[in-house]
Parts: sequence; structure tokens; C-alpha cells
Amino acid sequence: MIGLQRIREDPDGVKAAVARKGEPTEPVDRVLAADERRRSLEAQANELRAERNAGNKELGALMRDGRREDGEALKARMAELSERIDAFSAELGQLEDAIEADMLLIPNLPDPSVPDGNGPEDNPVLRTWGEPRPEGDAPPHWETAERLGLFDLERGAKIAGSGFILYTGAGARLQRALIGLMLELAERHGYTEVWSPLLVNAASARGTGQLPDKEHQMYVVERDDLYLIPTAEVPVTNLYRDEILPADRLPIYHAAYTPCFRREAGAAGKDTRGLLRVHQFDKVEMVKFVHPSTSADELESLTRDAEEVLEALELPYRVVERCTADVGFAQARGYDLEAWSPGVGKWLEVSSASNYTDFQARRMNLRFRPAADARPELVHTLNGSGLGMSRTYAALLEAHLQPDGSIRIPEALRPHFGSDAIR
RNA sequence: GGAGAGGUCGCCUAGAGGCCUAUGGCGCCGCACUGGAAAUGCGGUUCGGGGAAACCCGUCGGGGGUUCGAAUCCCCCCCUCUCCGCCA
Repeated sequence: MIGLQRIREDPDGVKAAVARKGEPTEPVDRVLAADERRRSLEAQANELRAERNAGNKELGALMRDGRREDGEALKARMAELSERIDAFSAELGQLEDAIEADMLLIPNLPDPSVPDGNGPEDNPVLRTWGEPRPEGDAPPHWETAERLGLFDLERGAKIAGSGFILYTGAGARLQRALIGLMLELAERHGYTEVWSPLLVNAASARGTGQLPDKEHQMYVVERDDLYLIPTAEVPVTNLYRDEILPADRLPIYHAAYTPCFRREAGAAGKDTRGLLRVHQFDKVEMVKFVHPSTSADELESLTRDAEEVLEALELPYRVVERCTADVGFAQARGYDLEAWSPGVGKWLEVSSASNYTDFQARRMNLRFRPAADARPELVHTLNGSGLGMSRTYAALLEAHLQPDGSIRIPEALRPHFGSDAIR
């Protein structure tokens, strides 16, 4: 959610920013009108409430003094007053619900620096690292994985369905090694590890912005009103929901390894082979809670932290900035890290680092107190993958394939994997 | 899943239909005293909304209800603790 204040002060600026993201601006107009009406109604209702409070106080005194007749007369007047207040409250309640519903439709405003664009193809490439192998220099990862027995797609599908990967033997160990390395790097970069629930309640899903707009992406446990997390961002960002943090607690960095569950509804037919688009994948996520004045810099260092994972894995990658069409609904700005996949012939998105500014914090009512006697302010939240496992895994199988058919395990991964190659 | 006890302003706590405009303590902030501090004293200290301000309104886990009036009574839900059951 963005601030109502912002809409009041600069409705045209807000609408222009919303339009840059390709989102509808009608909710902004509706909020503006409803807010004005709400304030007028609230002022009137408050006046009546003040009158009732005073009257009831007087009534209490009359009853104590035993002046029953005066009391009964006042009581009748008060009953009428309450009826009028109820009528106001009912209308106010409706208005507030309408405002709330529209506010949830308004995206975070893109940072002015975000480049314009119509889709991912317009994301400018900021830098490239490493020496990408020529396309076709290695077979697609699913062929190598099958040859070396690293996963069993058919049995995974039998157990749960297509898109649920069963890793086997060295393939399973490689998965675990990657998780271990990523957590080690995150810890070295100052992130405190958390190990979180994999199901969240509706309030948490709403807090980070999965509800209401991304409900179709999540698996729902309807009976218990819980959601399987699509990313660790959801539980970890909600850690401090409804809290006021002392200023000296900031910045807070957390990292978490979790599986992620995504229905990928609407993506049928896209990237169906191998590990490119799956319903369950593993990920180490980094989450930051920071002072608003630092969030721009924090996004840069967060991105660097993710890049270092790719460098440790010796995987050539590039950094792109997401353009207006590709910046998420809740995000103000962000970068994608894409690892080169010579077998598939594509740059695979393995990490996404984003600044949510105060958008999630407002939804979550997550604040900090700048000074002991100051009013609370919203923190800024950021998150980035470090990294998403299945695509990283795919890139690794292709980038490190040796002429003899083995997979070279990069130096940094060896202590976690236990040997220097998969043969 | 069953039974019981609870949930009050950062923490502890009083509160049992109108003297609640929510008490007291701790902590915190300001001031005084001090060379500086401690101790002490005085004042302030939930969060949100409206207003230029004075001030007004809401807020006692959440939501409904009863009532002229609810922290207080009734109903539903959530959470915590204890015991029982089941179980890795």
C-alpha cells in the first residue's frame, strides 16, 4: 500500500507513476473522492459522539443522584442520538472498506530512475560477469542429469505431479551442498539465519502483498486457512509485522533457506522441460529491514551479495534492471540476476533483488522509532534471492560440464559437496 | 481433538455496567538539584484519525450483540499457558 497522504498531496503525480507501471489509475480517483467524503462524515460523526459522551456522563451523574425522571428524559434523547451515530458509522464503514479495497489495487510507485519498457525484453543489461560458453556447447541440463542419475522426473511426477522434482543420489547431495554454500555466504555477509514455517496465515500473505493480487499463485490449505509459501520473503518479512522497532535495531538482515511452492497457473507450456519452471523449488532468500534513507544503497549491496554467490559458483551471469513493465506490483525498483545456460541457450533468472520501500511495511504496520520521544515511522523492506536453486542447478550442470562428461564442482562448493566432481 | 486458566498503553499490574478522562510500579523522555553523576523531586510517556490550534474522536487480543452508556455482561473466532489424548 502507498500512503493516503501521498495521494491527497499529489494525485496527478501518483496517477502518472501508476500509469508508468501500466496499472489502472481509476482506483486513485476513487480513493481521492471517497477520502474526502470520509473525512467530512467522520467530522460529523465525531461531533455526535462527543455529544453522546458528554450526555452519558451527565446521565451517569443523574442516576447516581437518584434523579430518575430527568434521567429517563435524557435517556430517550441519547437513544435517538445513538441511532443517528449508528447510521453515520454504517456509511463510514462502507466508505472505509471501499477505500481499503481500492488502496490494495494501487501498486507501489516506481522509482523515477526505473527505465520505461513494455516487458522483460526491455530490461537494460547493466553488467556481465564471466565468460559464457557458446550456445550449444553443452547439452541441456536434463540430458546430463538423466545420464548421471541426478533426478528422476517420472517418479517425482508420480508422487506429486509434473513440476515436482525428485532428486536422487549425487543430485540430491548437490542440492543440499548449494543450500549450504548459500547460507554460508549469507552469514558471512551479515545476514542472521532464520528457519521459518512453510505455511503462513492470511495476514502474513496480505502483509507482503501475495493477497489479494497473487492468490492464484499460491497453494492453499483451505481447511486450515493457510497458504504454502511461494517464497521465504513472506514468512521472513512478516517476522516483525505489527511491531515498532527501536531505531538502533536497524538495519536487520535475515537469510532463510526454504522450499518455495508456486502453482505457476497461466504459465502452462512455458519452460516445461527440466528445472526451468517447477512447482516446488529451493531458495535461500535474503531480507532486509532498513532506515528509509538507506534503502537505495541497501538494494545495491543486496544485489552484490547475490552476485557473489554466482561468482563463488563460477557461473557467468548478467545483471539487468527491471523496467517499468517488469517491476513487481509491490516494488519500487529492482534488479534481476541471470545465469547463462549454454544448453538451453537462455539467460535464466536466478535471483531478483528488490526495494519495496514502505509498501510492505505499511501493509504490515511495521515501524521503527527514530528517537526515544519521536513518533514511529515506516521502515523500508527489501529482499533478494541468493539464489533460487533449480535454475542455478540447471546452469551449473551446463556451465561446468567437462569434455569427459563429468560435472566439475566449483572450488567454493567442494567443502559442502564432499568431492570435486560428479561422474 | 478434549478440559481448565488467561490475553489491559514497552514490561508487570489494578479494574467486576456510569466516580475509567484506564490505576500503580518498572523502564524511557524532559526539567530541577550536582563540578559531573547516582539518589531524590516535579512533569511527561499506547497507537491511530481529524484539526492552524485549543481540542475532539476511536483504541483494553479480533469480530458481532445487549444497553442511554461496555475493559466490565452475552455469542463467535484467534492466541498463550497447564493437564489429558494422539503422534515424529
